[in-house]
Amino acid sequence: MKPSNLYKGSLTTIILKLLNENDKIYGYEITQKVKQITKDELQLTEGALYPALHKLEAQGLLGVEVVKIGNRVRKYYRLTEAGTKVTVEKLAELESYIRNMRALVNSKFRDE
Amino acid sequence: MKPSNLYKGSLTTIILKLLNENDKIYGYEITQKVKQITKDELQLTEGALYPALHKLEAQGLLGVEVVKIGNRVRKYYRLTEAGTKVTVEKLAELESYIRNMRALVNSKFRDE
DNA sequence: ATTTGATGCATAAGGATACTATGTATATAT
DNA sequence: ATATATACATAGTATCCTTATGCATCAAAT
Repeated sequence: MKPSNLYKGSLTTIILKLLNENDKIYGYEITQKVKQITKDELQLTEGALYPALHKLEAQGLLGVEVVKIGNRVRKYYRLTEAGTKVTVEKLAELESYIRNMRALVNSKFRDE
Repeated sequence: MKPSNLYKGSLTTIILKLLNENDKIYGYEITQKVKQITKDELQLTEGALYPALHKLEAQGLLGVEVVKIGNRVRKYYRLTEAGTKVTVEKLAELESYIRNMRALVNSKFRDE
């Protein structure tokens, strides 16, 4: 995730929401979807993504299924029940964050 | 900053914007304004705020003026010219962030 | 009179998060 | 043959914030 450091702390929310939309998804697919949806403005780095997936799995929010595609391995992730619950919370937190930041920043920009 | 870790990375934007609105402002005042504007949903911690102010000052984005109020000291901060420029950038980054996160999260939540 | 809470600054230790760099390997297009 | 895309992974580093602590003034309550 390059551009601004506002994205710090958002990765879990992004992953969970994409999983809520997609039943199952694998790591590389996440990077591509994010690129596409944000029109290249946000590019996940693998060094952030894979550890984040492992952590969510360790927390019991995701389940994994390893699939062989030809000779290559893919790890498909799914939301667990607990994962769905946390997804709801994370989305609410995002709405709250946006509301608060808008309130803080809303008044017109002063040029002078 | 307690609730969600989405706020990680937002502190600079908040400070700069409040300074853009207020000519001059001091640290404690920032904590109070943020509490008030967000209705207690966001509480800046001093351990984050003061180092952030010092950093912005070191970067030449803020100027300081020490004022004695009775026997107490207040440090008023103002935006420098460079600070105003960065404020514009940070606000644009926030809008971009919100736009991208909305795009990522926008589709209806799937219950099943 | 004194204690509590608010005002006001500051820093050190540590945790959480993400980035950079690197490594491995397969598949596809030129 | 070589570059690019696909696909996973981890170690080292940087950044940002939290928690904890410290000092000091002032107003209000008991």
